[in-house]
Amino acid sequence: MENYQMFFPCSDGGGGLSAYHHADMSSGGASDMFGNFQGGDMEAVSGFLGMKREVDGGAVEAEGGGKKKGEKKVRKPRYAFQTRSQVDILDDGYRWRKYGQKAVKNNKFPRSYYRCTHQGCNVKKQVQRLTRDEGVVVTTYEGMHTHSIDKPTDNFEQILSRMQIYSTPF
DNA sequence: CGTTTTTGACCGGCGC
DNA sequence: GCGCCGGTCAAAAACG
Repeated sequence: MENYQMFFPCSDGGGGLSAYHHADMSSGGASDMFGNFQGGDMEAVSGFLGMKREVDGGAVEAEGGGKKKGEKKVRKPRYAFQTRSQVDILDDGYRWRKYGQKAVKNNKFPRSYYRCTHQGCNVKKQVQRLTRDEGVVVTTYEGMHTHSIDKPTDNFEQILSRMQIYSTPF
């Protein structure tokens, strides 16, 4: 369960990961932030292009109920992964249901919005492909899973291995 | 038959 | 106050 979540190298200074601060993605900043990434040469890492962590307070929005007073804006932790892959569908072991697809400025490819089909698990995920490199796919996870993986077998290592396989175009 | 994907419309926020 | 932008919902179709 949790070990899976822990799996994501979200540790501070995890190594090679850049922490990114974003004020508000509503103002079309999302595109900019991705653009910022592709602007530089970060292809140094094979497989994992990089990951950014965006945390404000670290308080996850609790859907059960209780609104916090005094909390202006609750920012959910978001984890963005950039991976070299020709396929958009990077199966991390969870079941996702696509609930939307929108085209993004600065990107000729549309962004897909997915949601965890598990009850009570409102984890969201969005997949976007860079215009510059179609081989680069950005997967952004929002929230944390409160349940175990639906897949019977598949250790994270297995998935990792698969990712590496995918990320070996040449 | 159940579930998921697809696509357009709708909504809220922000800018002007 | 209106228009734009981005995100989500919802109905029908597609798929197993």
